[in-house]
Amino acid sequence: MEDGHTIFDYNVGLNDIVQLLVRQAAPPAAVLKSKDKEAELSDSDSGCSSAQSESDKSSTHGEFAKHTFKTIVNSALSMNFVISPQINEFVDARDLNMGAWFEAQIVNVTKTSGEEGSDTKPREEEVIHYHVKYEDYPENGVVPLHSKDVRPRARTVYQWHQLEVGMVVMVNFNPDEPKERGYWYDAQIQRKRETRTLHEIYTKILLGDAGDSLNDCRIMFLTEIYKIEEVYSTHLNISKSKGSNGPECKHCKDDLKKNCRWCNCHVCGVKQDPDKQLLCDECDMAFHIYCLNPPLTSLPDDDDWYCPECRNDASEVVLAGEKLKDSKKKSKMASASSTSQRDWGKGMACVGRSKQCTIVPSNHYGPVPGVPVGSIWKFRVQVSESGCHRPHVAGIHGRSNDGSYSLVLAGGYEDDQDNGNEFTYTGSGGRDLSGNKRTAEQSCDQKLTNMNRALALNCNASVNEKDGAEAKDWKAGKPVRVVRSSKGRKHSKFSPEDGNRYDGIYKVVKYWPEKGKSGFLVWRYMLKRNDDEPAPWTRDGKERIKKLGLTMQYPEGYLEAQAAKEKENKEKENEVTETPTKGKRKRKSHEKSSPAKGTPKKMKVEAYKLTKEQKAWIKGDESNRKLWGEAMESLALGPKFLNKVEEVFSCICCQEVVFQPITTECQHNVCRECLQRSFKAEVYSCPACRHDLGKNNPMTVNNPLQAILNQFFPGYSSGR
DNA sequence: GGGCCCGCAGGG
DNA sequence: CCCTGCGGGCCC
Repeated sequence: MEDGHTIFDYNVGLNDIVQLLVRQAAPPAAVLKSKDKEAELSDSDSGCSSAQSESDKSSTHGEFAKHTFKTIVNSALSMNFVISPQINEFVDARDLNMGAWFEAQIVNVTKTSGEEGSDTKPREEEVIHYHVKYEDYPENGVVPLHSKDVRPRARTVYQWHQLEVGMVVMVNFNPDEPKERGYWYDAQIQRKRETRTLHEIYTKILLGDAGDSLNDCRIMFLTEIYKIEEVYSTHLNISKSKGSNGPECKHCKDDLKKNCRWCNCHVCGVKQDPDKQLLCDECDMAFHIYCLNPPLTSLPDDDDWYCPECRNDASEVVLAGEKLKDSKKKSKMASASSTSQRDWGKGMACVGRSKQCTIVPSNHYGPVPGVPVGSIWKFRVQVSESGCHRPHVAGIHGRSNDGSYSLVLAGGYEDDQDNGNEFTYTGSGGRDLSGNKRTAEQSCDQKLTNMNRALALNCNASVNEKDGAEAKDWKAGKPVRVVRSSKGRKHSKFSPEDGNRYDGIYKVVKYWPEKGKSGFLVWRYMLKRNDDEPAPWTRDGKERIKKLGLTMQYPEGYLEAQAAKEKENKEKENEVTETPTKGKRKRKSHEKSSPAKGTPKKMKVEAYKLTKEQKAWIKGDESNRKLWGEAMESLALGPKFLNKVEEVFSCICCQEVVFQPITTECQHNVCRECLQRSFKAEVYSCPACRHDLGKNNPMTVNNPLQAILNQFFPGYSSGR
């Protein structure tokens, strides 16, 4: 990780596993030796790359950045050299009396052997002196400076949101009149304050050899806080003229009269001006410098050149140990432009999924196998992971030209009624979500589009976008999975006390447009329960929940994290309260056991019941008799039996339930597609155990197995 | 206790 | 790619 970046920048999600290594210390700032070039470039914070990415970020001249980048890297790889400022280069130089930085120009560079200065210094440590002329103070003449007091001109201004406590930056400050404009100093940010009307930065002004530091200095010029450039750019004028390669051309057969884009300029095909043609180091095509877009006026100084088609966008390449580039996606996110200092990372507000349901496709109607009525999850993201209701926030899941698969009752509309068996539901839309909101007051009419139309399509009647419709035979409509959230408890006693609970299948009886309490038109739906599984609030339902051992599901690691957080808070509290005024320690308050992790006393769960048909299919899958035996041992686990089946019959290649399974003679099951891919790569062995399957394996699909898997996981194949 | 506003997933 | 959204937790 690089300074200034967060785990978020690396696209690390909840429960992702990452490996962090402590990076080796950086080599002496500016010196790069070519010994072990690659390791040097990748393992160390070589400086040149990080400086580059930073300029990439701020530079509006991407082309320039790319070229500089390549120069540095290629040069570093190709020779011994010292990255150092060149004579005549414009730099920032420190005034050793004041400790402030001024614009200067280098007039000479000299080296003195360390031996001259002291006996103890090793020989190699040469001292380099930069002789500079301060631009605005010519009267000072030429001043010799050490390398630490000379650096490239500051050119990168930090945005407010990039500034963080602890960063060392260059600021304008006036030690005598702190509110006035002064000189440029290095400073470490100590405090950052932000309110609606006020932005404040307080820093420790670092004076270098001129003194130690000035604490808690308020910076007045917040839009002129510069990044400190760490290394010098190089201007190595390596020009390497390339002769044209002259094998005969397949395309024009060396016909001199023909314009050929293969042996002449790849843009215009004209042979003229060979001295103004650049050869791409990748594809070997020639390009007139004036045919390029934008055209070049002279041959570039780079020793390598890549044509527009071959050139890797350096702005997209992140070398090992290099700072991340701003990704297009992230730069468009609200967080990129917001100045908010709010901490979003610790909770479930913005996390992504850490699993995905693959046993049914996202457009699956009806119950999700292995998710019985009464299943309950703490967070919506988990409901999404289960496949029961996929959207994170939205109430309705569906497709406007197909139908709706599921919905969540969360009391978003107070005029919705719910008596458990039957409820009314309000469509979505008609709200002003500007300001990056997810919900808002009703502020205009809803339309029968998107999810509203999707839900209407479930009704067993032809769509009517004007007046709505009523089902002729309501039970014949498409099934909707219904989840009730504890948020709905304000209005409905059928909502769970906590979390989100799957309540079973409902059908749309009718839908109609209506003036809502807001005064705007909303679409309303009436749904009726149509499920054989008993509802969770009924006596049967409760018993079943008990039998199945259904308890609140928390995200992986959530309870532990909560407990740790609580502990931390407690410790903090103790730190404050336990100020050692007396010898007696405050007695520890009774350790509150972490929220019960569903430790129900060993309860007998109702076993999973196979239908006659299923039993027959299983018996029919003779080649997997052993595996089925293993799976059937889990029948006692109830709905968890399906998890076992999923596990036993998952493909070693794609890690999903095998599709069009090939059962090998070595008793493994692989998707036909996965096995074909393996064979295509000329690997003719079992992906699971490397048993040779023979080049001419017939790859017969195990139809009985496919049939039973389709039974257990209806439609899972179309989700692939 | 209520306002604010974020990433993410999904559809279009 | 853009648009949409009956979550969620921090912060006032």
